[in-house]
Amino acid sequence: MADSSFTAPSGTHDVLAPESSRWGSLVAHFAGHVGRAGYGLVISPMFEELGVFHRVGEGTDIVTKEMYDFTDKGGRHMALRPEGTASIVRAYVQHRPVGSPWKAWYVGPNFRYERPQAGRYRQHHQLGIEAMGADDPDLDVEVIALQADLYASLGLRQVDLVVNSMGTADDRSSYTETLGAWLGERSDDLDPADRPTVATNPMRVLDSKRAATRAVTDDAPRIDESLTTEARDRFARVLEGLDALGIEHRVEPRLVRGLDYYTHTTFEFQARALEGAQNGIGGGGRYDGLAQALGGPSTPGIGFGTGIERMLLACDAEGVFPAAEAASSIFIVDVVDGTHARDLVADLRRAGLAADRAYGGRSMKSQMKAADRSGAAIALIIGEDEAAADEVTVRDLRHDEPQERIALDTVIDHLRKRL
RNA sequence: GUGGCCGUAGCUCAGGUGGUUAGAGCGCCAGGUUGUGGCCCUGGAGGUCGGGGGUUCGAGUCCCCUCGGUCACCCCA
Repeated sequence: MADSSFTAPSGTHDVLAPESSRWGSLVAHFAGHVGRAGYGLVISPMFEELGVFHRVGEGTDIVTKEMYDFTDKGGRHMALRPEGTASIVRAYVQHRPVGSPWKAWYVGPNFRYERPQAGRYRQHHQLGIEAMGADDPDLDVEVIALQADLYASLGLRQVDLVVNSMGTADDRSSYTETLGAWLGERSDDLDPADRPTVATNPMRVLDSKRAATRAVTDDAPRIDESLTTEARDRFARVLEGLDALGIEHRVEPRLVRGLDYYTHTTFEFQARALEGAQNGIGGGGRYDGLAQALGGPSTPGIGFGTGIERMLLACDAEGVFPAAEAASSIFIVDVVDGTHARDLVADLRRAGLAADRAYGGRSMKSQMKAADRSGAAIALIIGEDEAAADEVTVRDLRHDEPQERIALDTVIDHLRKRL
């Protein structure tokens, strides 16, 4: 692009109508879906003190390499939020809302400084829910079921669910230690690019796609072998619940999610219809230690997040959830002087009808063309004859029916009967 | 952050080995039909060929730099 013109920043996108109407529909659909399950909207800031994010994911790329952080004019070190959960939990800790659990949903942008590619953006948008204050495994089942049913209700069929359990925070740290030691002994066999990760975040190595590393990690100790009996029983109860609800899933002990705060249940949904690497359309898990890490009381919590862009990409790939047509139903053509259109369009809109008109005093042919393109069902035509008689000509744009002339003051009643 | 590919009208793209005023389709505007859309026909508007530098008598075309897009890696929604 030329230096003299501006474009949206790299990795960001303008969403115009009609595509934007899909976003609106999706958010409204989501609000109804989780609203019926008791989740209420929470609106939280798009930026927080850096520490909110830093404290919850010190070993993750999302907070170590990819944050948009800045110092504000007051000298505070802030960051645009790279993920949704930390802000919600921070809000929970701050306000201590009632409810056991407290159920919240959110929608909004997340920011990550990464190299953009298909399905990956520097600003992307997520819908999600969080439920805090209950550690009942049935709540894990509810959250996963809500997410699975969300995709199904959009029409998505080619979606796989993988689940895993990280156990308690103790389970997780002892496993991390075991795995780190085990990998450390085999460091030379790993792909060189993965070797530094053994020290910083051993579990991430399990997620590597590199062949050499995979060959090693295929035989690595598994997390499910490190779980306490209680954690194992708990996970079994979750899996039993998924079975009972008919939610297909695959247990994947190597599933490692991008954030470090997860305990017990973690899960991820993958769209088979999306080619390439960016097929994760959403995921989540339990984070029983997060509230405490943010300075609050020890509080269990679980939630999921799902990417709007990736959901819509998956919908495109499967040919479901199309954009709704946002056509006005009535289009006014005034070839006299425009004042009739000016007044009539306002009257119709005040009466709650969807009405639009042509501008600029163009020819009848041109205005009729505009009426056609607008997708309106009915054109109201006002020429010299109609104006003189205080009438309008009603023309059906979708059916071949004779047009009729009616009195101006009966137009609204007439249209209400027809539409 | 690393690598591949690509930047010509609002959009999708043509423009052999450098050669007169840079083209098409779609879209837009108008006319054909002086009161009627869709189909058809005709015309018009719209481009510093991403930007800068270089080679050359001459660069959309060749070279260098740069910016942007895209795809993949890393990572993730």
